[in-house]
Amino acid sequence: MDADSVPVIVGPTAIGKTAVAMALAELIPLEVVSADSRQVYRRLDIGTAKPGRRERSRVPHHGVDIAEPGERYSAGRFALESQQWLADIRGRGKLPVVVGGTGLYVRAIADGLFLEPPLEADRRQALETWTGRLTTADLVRWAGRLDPGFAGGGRQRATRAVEVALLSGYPLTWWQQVARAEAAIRPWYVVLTAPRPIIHQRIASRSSEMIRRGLIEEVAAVLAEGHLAGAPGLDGVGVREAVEYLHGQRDRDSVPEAITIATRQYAKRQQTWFRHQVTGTVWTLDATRPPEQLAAEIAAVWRQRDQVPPAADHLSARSESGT
RNA sequence: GGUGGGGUGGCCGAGUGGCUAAUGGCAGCAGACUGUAAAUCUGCCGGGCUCUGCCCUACGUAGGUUCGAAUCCUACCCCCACCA
Repeated sequence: MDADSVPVIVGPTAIGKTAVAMALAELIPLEVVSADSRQVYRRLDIGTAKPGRRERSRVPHHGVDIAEPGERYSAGRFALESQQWLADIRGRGKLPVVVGGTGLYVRAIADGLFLEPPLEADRRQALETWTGRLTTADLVRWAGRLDPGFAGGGRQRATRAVEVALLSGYPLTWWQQVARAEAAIRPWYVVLTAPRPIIHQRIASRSSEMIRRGLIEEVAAVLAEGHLAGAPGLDGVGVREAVEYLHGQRDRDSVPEAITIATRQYAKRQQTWFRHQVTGTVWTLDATRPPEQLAAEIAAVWRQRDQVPPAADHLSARSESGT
């Protein structure tokens, strides 16, 4: 049995990753490592479509509810912390499965980022204040000058390139080439897909469902804690539209439609990522089929690949750790 | 019924005689992506082709003026506002 080999279930939002993971947990003693940059933030449950209380009490999820909405989480922190989760899961005699839709987080755990040099927090803060005043065009030009390898990509990426170059003394692309980190796992991918119209349909019904379940109220409560609209946790599809409404920047009636459109665009970007950025062992599954069926197929392959113990062990293992 | 404003590419919306298949924006499609990534960017976007160019169809409808019209004129249809 290869302890490093880990299945990674990815796919666009609303495709049913959680359902498949839950069904899979019925067949194999596993815990979930969530690779999702939005579900890390506490109290933003509806807007980020977190797995529910029932799901999480049945199957432990790691990487959910681990940061405050005002706190900056990152792919780097995820790369670091996920190693601990993986070790813990194995320590409990369970198997980890990575489930998530954030391509960069999946990359962080499956390929490793680069070893970032220490960047002094206060210098970084000061620099951020400075770069915040520059126009995007100036920032991009500056990034290109500091890092000849800078390939463009707008404000956010230019800011990052400038920061690394100035604070570490070496260009970002240099670090990326030279300071390769180890991957935490040896991944084999299960990519969940469905025909576009079906994905769109699921997204549309989920958007209105979010409103019905209290998305606006949830976001209002977080805003009431004193977070600014630009807080890290509030910068996501759905949550953003709710903030706009609560700040009087859009009608309430326009919220569900706006969320649907933004989510569709996000799902499209995710699919582009999984189509082109994920390499190695990649298995694409049609997610219009029932999750149980998909889980059974994944479990069969998993057992064959990694000599996973049979389901009987699972039942006892689960009752032992039952919380 | 009267007066005024308006009908532009899937939608919104510029354009008031040639440089216009028609500025922008939205939506859509394709792509990029190494620590803010549900982010941030890039390309395409009437149709067809023998595709650094050519052809066709397009600015409510039908005519007209003009070498040339989305842009001017006439009639008609529809929408909105106000007055009745």
